[in-house]
Amino acid sequence: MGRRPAAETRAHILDTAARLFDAHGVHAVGLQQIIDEFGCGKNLLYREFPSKDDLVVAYLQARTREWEQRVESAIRPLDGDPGAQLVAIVRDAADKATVAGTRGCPLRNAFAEFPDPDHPAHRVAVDHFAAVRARLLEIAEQTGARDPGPLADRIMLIIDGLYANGAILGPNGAAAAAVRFAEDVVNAATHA
Amino acid sequence: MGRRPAAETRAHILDTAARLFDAHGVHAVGLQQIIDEFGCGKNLLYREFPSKDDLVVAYLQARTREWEQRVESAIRPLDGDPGAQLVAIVRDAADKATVAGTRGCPLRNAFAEFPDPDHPAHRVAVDHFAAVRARLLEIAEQTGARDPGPLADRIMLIIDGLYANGAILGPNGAAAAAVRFAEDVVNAATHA
DNA sequence: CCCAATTGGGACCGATCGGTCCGATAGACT
DNA sequence: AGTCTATCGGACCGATCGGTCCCAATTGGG
Repeated sequence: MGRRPAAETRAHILDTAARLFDAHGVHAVGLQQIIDEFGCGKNLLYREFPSKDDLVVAYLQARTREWEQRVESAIRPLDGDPGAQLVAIVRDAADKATVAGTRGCPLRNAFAEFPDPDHPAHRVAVDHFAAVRARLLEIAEQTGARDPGPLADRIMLIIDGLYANGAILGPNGAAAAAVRFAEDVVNAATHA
Repeated sequence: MGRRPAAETRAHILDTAARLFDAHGVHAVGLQQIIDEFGCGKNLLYREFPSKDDLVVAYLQARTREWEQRVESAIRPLDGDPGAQLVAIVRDAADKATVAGTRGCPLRNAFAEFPDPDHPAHRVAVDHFAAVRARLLEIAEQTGARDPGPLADRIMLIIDGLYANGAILGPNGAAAAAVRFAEDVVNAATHA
């Protein structure tokens, strides 16, 4: 058989796997399924990712990076207005978390699918949430709110609730109230 | 071997299984492990629960009932003060969701562990969240708030965020802000 | 044009797990 | 005491899955 443009092979495999993991969960997707979907031999996949765990970790790290990029893209136009930035982050999450068929935050799902705290996938998930919280705190501090800690935590609760609820009850569930909620939270914290 | 007090056998098996499921996740716990822990033969377990799915569904239904009972117990002393009732529900959830080693809401975890929408465990989880939302709406309506729908949804976002975040970041995570958050939300909605 | 490197595809292996079945044993009841 | 019944415990089966290995085919380079 022919050759592949090797440079992009790894990324393409990861894309395929990520799509399947998002749609059906990590445990529910077998390596054979990824191979069939991608149309390669087993050799190729195992060359790029020596084990399924490696693939899963790469998938989760990609989703973490994606989250960070989405956040930074969402807040960049609002530089200088940290309150609006917090709302924008919630809005972005709301858009993403209520798409039909979404299963919620991949990192949070990985936390549930890999209960062993020593599993690398579990660790990636934990690290992700710690990082998100730290980032929200940075922004909250810029608002000049008297108590930026609780402000950041409130926004984070909304986001986490958004993903949990949006995946289950969809756009007409509790997630529908999230953006307006975040606006009120930011206003209350900054105009007090 | 002897006989067991047959009437309670089913409940005891379910207790044992539920404890293991909570601690390690459904997929991570094998039936053999439940049997070993309970100290019975395979026959007995399969007589009470013909398949693992039956056991899992019974486990989740028990957790749903448990949630309902906890809610009703928490709000009964506050009859006539629906605003305080909403806060009490959040407080109860906060206590439960931040216990060390907790893996979060069992229903939400089941949603992640059983991605197939047709799986009975998945359905139990979806039904649970719809029921919780409906109950919160009932209470929110009694507050006399101008807009009880968003109030209920805001409380639900806090609760869902609480479970998601509490399991991962623990009692010092964003969950720490939840009760105070709920109080402010209720106050803002009812004094407007 | 030919060689070599790469790859697709499948056979294969071992482990795990859900589920079935059966023999052995221990209590309960008469 | 003896029988009957429920239970224990394990052998066993089939399916699935992660992972290894190998062969044949194809394509790019010399």
